[in-house]
Amino acid sequence: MVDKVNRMAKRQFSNLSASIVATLKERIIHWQYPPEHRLTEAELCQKFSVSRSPVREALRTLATDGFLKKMPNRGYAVKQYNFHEIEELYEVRLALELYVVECLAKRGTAKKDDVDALKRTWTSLLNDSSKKDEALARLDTLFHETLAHAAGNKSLLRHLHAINERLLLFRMIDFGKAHRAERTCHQHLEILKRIAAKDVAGARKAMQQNIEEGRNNVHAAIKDALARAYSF
Amino acid sequence: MVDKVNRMAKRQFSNLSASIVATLKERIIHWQYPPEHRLTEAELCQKFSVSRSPVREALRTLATDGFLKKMPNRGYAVKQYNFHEIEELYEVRLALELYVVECLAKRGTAKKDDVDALKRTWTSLLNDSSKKDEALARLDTLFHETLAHAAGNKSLLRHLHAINERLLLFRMIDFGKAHRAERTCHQHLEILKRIAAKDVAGARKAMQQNIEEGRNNVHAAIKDALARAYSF
DNA sequence: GTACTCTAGATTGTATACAATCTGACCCAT
DNA sequence: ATGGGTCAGATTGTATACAATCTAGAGTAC
Repeated sequence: MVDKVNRMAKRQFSNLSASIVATLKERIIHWQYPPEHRLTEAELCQKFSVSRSPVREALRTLATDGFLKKMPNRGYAVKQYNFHEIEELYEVRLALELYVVECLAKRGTAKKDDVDALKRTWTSLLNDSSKKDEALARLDTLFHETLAHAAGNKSLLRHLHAINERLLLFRMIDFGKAHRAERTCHQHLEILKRIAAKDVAGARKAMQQNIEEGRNNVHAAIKDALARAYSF
Repeated sequence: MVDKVNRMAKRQFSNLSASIVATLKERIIHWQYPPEHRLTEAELCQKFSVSRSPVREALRTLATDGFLKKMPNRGYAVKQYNFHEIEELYEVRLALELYVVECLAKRGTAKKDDVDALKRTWTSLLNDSSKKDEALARLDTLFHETLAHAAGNKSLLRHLHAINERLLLFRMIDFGKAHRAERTCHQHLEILKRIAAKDVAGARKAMQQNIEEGRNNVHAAIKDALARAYSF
């Protein structure tokens, strides 16, 4: 395992801390660490067979990105998001993305190629039930970030991307629900249609519906999971 | 100077890199370094008489916060924002803050105390021309962040705060313009009034006007400055 | 004069040792 | 039993040495 990580590091990343960040992010997103699991510098040094310098940098990065939380003098822990925090993230998405569709619907769409590609993708997904939750979650993220990119504001895209990284985990839950994939296809196509029709209010409404349905699904799913966990 | 920084470090900050971050941020905001000025680890080690470890951390932090840009193998440089990037920052503000006032205007305002305090502050500022640009810029920032805080979304507030830190410099330019302080007072009071009246559309409009006027002022000021700089 | 190569210096990346600080548990006194 | 004090271990903070890599300029061949 250690060797694998190190080889990957040399090929894909410019330095060790970048590869550690990527590896840990991957593991956290896939729940390979339980929430609140503690990670210390010394422990990770051993696991990755590197010195503390790159590990320190990686932990700091992950903490500022919201994957870990720093506990002064007690190391770092995998951040567990509660109900309220998740809703907050969805709300920030809403704020940013309502603005994005408003921009796109107002001006005639630049980057028409990208938007057309989205239309094709999500039209074809309508009759394709082969995709797994994670694949759908990533495609969904891509849909929303492509729109932001088309709106042309790099700073906004960066903020949105930061949020989406943390939400991938919950998008996967979302797409676990029955018929969610199909509904998402319709909602996404509706958004694109309203943008093309320069219908600002309609585009906003469609986007709001799409995001809030996701939020509600996640909310319900977590509630269920907690109820089951505490029912023993 | 070195001693001063170190003493400050021990009192106010838990570690050296935090104090270096604060010091450099301060200097950058006040234009004590020319834009694109290069900063290297070794140089800062000398200036602050500390080792590379805290300096490295500080530089990384400032780079992710957008105060510095990293130039691979050539050190760091004070980030110079161009027209387009500044407009992007103002746009992200707009997206977030339109959402904030919408929230506040919809529900009856929680945190009424904070909002009332804002009203008092900006009413009294109407007839007070004693404040300097920087003081006004900071009060303006506080106004907008207090609203975000009242809306109750911590994540949104964090994103907004990150943007505002980078914009302080430009807010100072904004308030350099004649009558801008007075106009801002009226605009802020208008926003508060619309929120209190639960007039969602009016509150959004008032906020949009406030932010876009700021953006336009900064835009014009920079254009002038550049024109003067290139007129020789 | 131009383009190419090579090298010295600059710069960051990594490892490691040591210092400072906090935590939590054990022990003792009451 | 309970409260407080003390100490060992855990953990991060800082300094420093060395390695790897890139840059830019000098020098040379054409």
